[in-house]
Amino acid sequence: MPEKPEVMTVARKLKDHLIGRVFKQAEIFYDNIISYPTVLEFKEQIKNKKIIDITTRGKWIVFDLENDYLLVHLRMEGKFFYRTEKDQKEKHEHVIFTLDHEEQLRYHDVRKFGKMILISKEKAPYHKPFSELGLEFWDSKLTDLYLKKHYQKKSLPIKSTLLDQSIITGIGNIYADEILFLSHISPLLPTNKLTKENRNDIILYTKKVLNQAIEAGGTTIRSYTSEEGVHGLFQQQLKVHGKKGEKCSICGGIIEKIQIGGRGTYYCPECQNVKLK
DNA sequence: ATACTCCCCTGAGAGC
DNA sequence: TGCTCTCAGGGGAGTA
Repeated sequence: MPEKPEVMTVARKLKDHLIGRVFKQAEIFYDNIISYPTVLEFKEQIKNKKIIDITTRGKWIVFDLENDYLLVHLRMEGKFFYRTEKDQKEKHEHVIFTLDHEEQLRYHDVRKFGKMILISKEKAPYHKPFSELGLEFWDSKLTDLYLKKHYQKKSLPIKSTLLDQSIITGIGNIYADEILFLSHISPLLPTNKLTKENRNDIILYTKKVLNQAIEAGGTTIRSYTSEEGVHGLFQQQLKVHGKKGEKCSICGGIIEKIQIGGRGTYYCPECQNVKLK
């Protein structure tokens, strides 16, 4: 379940190896991975595209191919592996890119939730996902006023709103819990009830948590490990996520797990108190 | 416009 | 041991 820090780690590793390389061809073994354009067009248009740079936007990995972008969303379990043409195809490899020098970049995804898009740079800003992504967490436009504008008409629990990629992009289920814990805000608090102080805490701790996670190389949790070196250490620094029944490190209360918007949510009911008055 | 629900998919773990 | 059931989860689509 890669969030921004994990996506950045993966992108950096890919960049180290792939700058200047060329996609000779792509083979698609599970069509639903390709969300735009059609599978046939995708295969045709990727041919002989040179990789200029690899960056991220939200949780998307962005391959800069001169006049086009190849966008990849790993969702929960997407991974890349390097192989050669001689290696046998493994069960969960759904897209195989053949590079120059007979090398291959293979996309592996047990749950088949990942998505790829190949789009011209000209169209990209007006097309999903770019057209609907909010601010990166380091953007200087991320201010109390910005959040106020997006929060004031929302009655959803703040936990759900933090996962809304059209406001702040890159926060996922794990870091949302950590950010709310450090901000002493109940995940159940309706978004439009947040105070100015609450919003500023969210900005502060979003930056803090994501920056620390990036330094640690991301979080390795559940099945999300990759032999290409994404074995993040941030899980050692998690304070609430996955800690059901354990003692809160601040007040000694017991961490609870509840469901919010269908997502498992961990919090300390003692120090993340709902303040409705 | 916001806010619901359903769906995609598979493997791990629980329960019998 | 081996079967069946439930759950996890990012985000898009459809509906109220």
